[in-house]
Amino acid sequence: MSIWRFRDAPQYRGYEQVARSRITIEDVASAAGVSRQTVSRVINDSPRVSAEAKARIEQAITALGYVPSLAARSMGGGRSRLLLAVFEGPPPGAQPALAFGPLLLAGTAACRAHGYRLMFEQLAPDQPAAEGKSRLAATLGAVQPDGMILLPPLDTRTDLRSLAESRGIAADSLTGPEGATGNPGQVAAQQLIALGHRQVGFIAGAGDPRVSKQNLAGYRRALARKGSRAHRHFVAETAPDLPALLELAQSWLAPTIRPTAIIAERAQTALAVLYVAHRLNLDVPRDLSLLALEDDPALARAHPPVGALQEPAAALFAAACERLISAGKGADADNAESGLPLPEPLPLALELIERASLARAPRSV
Amino acid sequence: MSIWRFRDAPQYRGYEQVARSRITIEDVASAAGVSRQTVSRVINDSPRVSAEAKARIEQAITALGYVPSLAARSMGGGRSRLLLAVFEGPPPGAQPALAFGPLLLAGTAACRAHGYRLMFEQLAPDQPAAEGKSRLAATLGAVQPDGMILLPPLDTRTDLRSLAESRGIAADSLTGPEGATGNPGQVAAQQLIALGHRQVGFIAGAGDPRVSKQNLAGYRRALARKGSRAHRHFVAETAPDLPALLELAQSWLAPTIRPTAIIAERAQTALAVLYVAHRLNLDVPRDLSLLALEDDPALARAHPPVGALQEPAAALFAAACERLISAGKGADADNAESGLPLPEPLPLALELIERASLARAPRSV
DNA sequence: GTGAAAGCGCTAACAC
DNA sequence: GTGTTAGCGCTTTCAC
Repeated sequence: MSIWRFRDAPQYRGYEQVARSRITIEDVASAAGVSRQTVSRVINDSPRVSAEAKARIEQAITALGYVPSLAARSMGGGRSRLLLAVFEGPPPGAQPALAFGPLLLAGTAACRAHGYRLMFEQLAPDQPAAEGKSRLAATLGAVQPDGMILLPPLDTRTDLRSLAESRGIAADSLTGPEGATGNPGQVAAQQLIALGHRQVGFIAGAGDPRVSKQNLAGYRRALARKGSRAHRHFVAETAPDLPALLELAQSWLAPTIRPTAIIAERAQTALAVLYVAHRLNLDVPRDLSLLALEDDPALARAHPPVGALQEPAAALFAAACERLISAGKGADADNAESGLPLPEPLPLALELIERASLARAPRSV
Repeated sequence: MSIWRFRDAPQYRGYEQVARSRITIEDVASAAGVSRQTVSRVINDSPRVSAEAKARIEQAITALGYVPSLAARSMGGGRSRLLLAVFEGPPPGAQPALAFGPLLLAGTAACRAHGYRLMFEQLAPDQPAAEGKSRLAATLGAVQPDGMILLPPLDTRTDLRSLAESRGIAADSLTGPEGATGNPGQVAAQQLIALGHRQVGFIAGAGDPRVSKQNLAGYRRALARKGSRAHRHFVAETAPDLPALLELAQSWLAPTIRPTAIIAERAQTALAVLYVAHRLNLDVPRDLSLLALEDDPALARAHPPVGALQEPAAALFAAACERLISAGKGADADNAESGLPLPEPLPLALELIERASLARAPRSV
């Protein structure tokens, strides 16, 4: 068999100047005295292998340091074990809406744990939809991922989703097929209302003004529902710089009629408000509750520590990766892990990091 | 030829329920009336193709929407067109030392521009070296990247570097083969010294205390070299919280003998100092220069805008990617782009973002 | 439970 | 300049 000409070659390695490259499935097979197929079954967790054969093969695998090639596996109609995360690059100069660092860490880890790999595709922000679509099409063709994750704000692009699905590639997004995790501004206001607060302030300052706008709308919605109403003087719709912020806080907190709770989009804002409250001899949280819409180590170190609401984007992303991975495994015929712990549908939502800055309102309205 | 049994199949697509999947090089070849090889030459920018053939092929490619499969290309001894970035995951709960977001954006874009793809591999931070090494070995085996980039602090791990090179995988790091880009603390101090400052303050606060320590050492080195010496009262070795910071700035700036320039590791720190300076009727930059060791949009919006020193990690990363890509292309035999613009050796260093907060010292010492 | 054969889509080597 | 051949390392299908 002509194939043996090649498969035998590694044995002659000693005679060659450069070490012949890979350990292949064939090397493992001959070392264990079985066929490639049986080795393949073992590395794919098929149950249809005798215990003895499996043991011999696994031993050979570790002895030889065999690692299956991703490229080869993806060729023969098999899964590519690749996931593609698609995101919209930030407009030049602007802050990215998403913190990609944590996503990268969480996604990479989640994929690796299942033998998968993660790749990222960046779509230009101001590009026409058709262009982004064809670019994605090219990537899907080249990479052939098993699944695709549309990161916000791309998760609303049904054209991209159907593009993938027409090619048999599963598509998902952070929120999952169900819906959203909630509006941070609204959830924050609800939390404070639940604590009895009626005079709740809001200070904007998110990286993306559209996000600020949504948060503000959510905040207003929550207050409106409660019959209470956002006092116009307790809303700062745009991000003040530090001097303006300190002045603003002073003007809110010095009078007798003042907010009993303040929501700050940015952590630094919350800290500055905290500072002013201290200077005014207001006790946090007895006189004033503070809640930030982003977490930051500095919040935990403050006196008292300041609570925060956190979009668990990284966890949502990892969950999306695992959803796609287990979906791909399900497609497999005989798979020992078909009973893989299916991620329950979205236990994740906006996460309240409760810290000492949060307490019941001091008095009823 | 048995092969035609398969290659013809797509033409019968109409009779099938599910669209047969891929457009392959063979489809393009038959559409253009040439052999696979000629198509291959075109998609690999080989000059040895007649203009007419090339035109016909390119037309067929766009008409069919052909995209070469990465997996298939990497199999036949060819390049995988994959780059692997290896980084050390942050210790649980701690802030990552590197901002991975910008790296991801810049690296992905740089790779895509050359038809490459980027993958990330995360090594556990407190893992024994041997374990990280074998994990990396597994990934290199599975992914077969053309190049690997060791992100700091992994760039000092010679074992990882040689592991890759023993497998014929080029290794690189942000700093390039040459050396470091410079110590931010030192460079900042040098910049201010060059402006005539002798009383230069330093306020720590980096995410990683080891980084703070290095910056501080660099700062001290720069001052020592200049014969000047860091005044002990103008150094805050650990990150103060906002109240402490405001107090500190007040205590430094109110007396007659005060720093004429202050280096702040964090942008927020610089802004707080700026606020205090204003309150004390000190003019920035006439009476006080301010320099942050990280940039932030808020610095640009301040009055006056505050200068910053920026490690151009993203740009360095993109440059590293391009170095590896062009190295891989060089290995190719006949390549039209062999004269690819080789990135000149490290034009990149710590970048001073000059803003109005920087000026000459008000008086000589 | 195991193996043989065929094929995935591409490139390298070598002819012509 | 172009075509032919022989693989790359794996999975699939189908026998046994």
